[in-house]
Amino acid sequence: MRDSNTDLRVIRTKESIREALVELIDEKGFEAITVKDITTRAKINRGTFYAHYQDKFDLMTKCEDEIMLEMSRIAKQNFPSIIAALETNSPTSTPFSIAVLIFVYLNENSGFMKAVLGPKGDLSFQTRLKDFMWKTMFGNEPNAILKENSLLVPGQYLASYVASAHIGVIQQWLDNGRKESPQEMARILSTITVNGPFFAAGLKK
Amino acid sequence: MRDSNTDLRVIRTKESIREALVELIDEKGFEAITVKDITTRAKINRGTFYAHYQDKFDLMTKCEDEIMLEMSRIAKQNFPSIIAALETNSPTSTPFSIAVLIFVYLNENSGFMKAVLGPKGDLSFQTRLKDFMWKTMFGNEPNAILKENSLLVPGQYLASYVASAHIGVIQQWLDNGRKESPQEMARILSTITVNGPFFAAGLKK
DNA sequence: TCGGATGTGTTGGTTACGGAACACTTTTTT
DNA sequence: AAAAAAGTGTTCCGTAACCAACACATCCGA
Repeated sequence: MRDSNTDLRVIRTKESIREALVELIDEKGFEAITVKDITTRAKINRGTFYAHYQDKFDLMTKCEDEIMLEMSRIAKQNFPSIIAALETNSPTSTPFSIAVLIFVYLNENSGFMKAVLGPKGDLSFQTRLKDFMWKTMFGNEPNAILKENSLLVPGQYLASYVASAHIGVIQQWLDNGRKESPQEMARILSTITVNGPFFAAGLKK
Repeated sequence: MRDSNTDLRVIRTKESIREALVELIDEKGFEAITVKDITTRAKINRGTFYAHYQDKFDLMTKCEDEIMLEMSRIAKQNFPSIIAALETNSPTSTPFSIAVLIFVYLNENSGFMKAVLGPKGDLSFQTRLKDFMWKTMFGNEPNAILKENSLLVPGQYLASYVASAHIGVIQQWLDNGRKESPQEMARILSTITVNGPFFAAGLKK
């Protein structure tokens, strides 16, 4: 058996399906979509769909998984956690540079992300994404830095706050047509995150 | 042998190839494109390309043919010639309504048309398109109306003038990002054509 | 409440496409 | 001018995707 993950037919088929999914979520919302809608739009046989996915929920989950896996790969490859980056203050890999990579990735997948985070999207995805960001930023275990900073606010609330805030910024950016570059967005987001919202708004010296 | 023209694989493959062609013409111009470029971009095997086309010139010609065939179908289905429409003054099918259909079609194929009419496109296509418009508008033979109107300007120059002018308007529209609707463009174009440029510009009562 | 229409999964036989390799020709580099 | 690299056009074999058809599940208007 040759590697079916590099077979151009498989790659193109999956791309078509995902594109169709994004378009249809935008048009009628996830709930209203049928498998037939997807295959007609994607111009593939319905049987082919079932060769890859069990049903539309399975498709949704797998698309989400891919997105998060890829984001995770980008983040981990460049630094185990943002907190760790804060510790070392390394010039080559900072929260900023990680954020750039994430935004570049989001930018390339903006169709899917917008559809899935939008009003007609899948609510459960937001939860999963927050979870993912939590782990990416702080690792699976609350680490030392997090504990030190948790005198006023318990660590998990801090993480939730930051993760939700980030998603809010991302949603705003996607809805606004992505006028800022990934670099600019990374700067904005890391400015808020590192210095705090009031500082970033210029209300605090 | 099943009908290979309705096989979804064939349809998707050809679409991918054409999309890739359009992108690459935009990026580097037709001359610089290799077959390998196209197949890589389209995510198909190079062998598959040769199953459908002899080489990149054959591809180009066949894309052009399809566009013109389709435009021709639209025009002829709705009226044998614009001149004939002018004669009858029919309310259901006028030069305007034909032009709307053409612009709707151009709008849907704007990627290809823009690439092919643009500075990096295939020069021979402009000639073919003018030729096509000539025949669409005036038929294969100079007709009575055309002769009547050719006291000051010989008919073939009039036709060339109008065809070239139309292409100019189309290019301008495509380059400008198609801000006007097909309906609006049809109104503009038929206003100029029927009443003359100076009248349309408001310089002539 | 029934019947036609639409969607769901699944199957078996058929075909278009992909991968890999081939001998050549053309371009680019040195 | 020779060597290396990239592109061309073609082939053989395996397989992903195709079509058609199926039994069954919903749904909706007569």
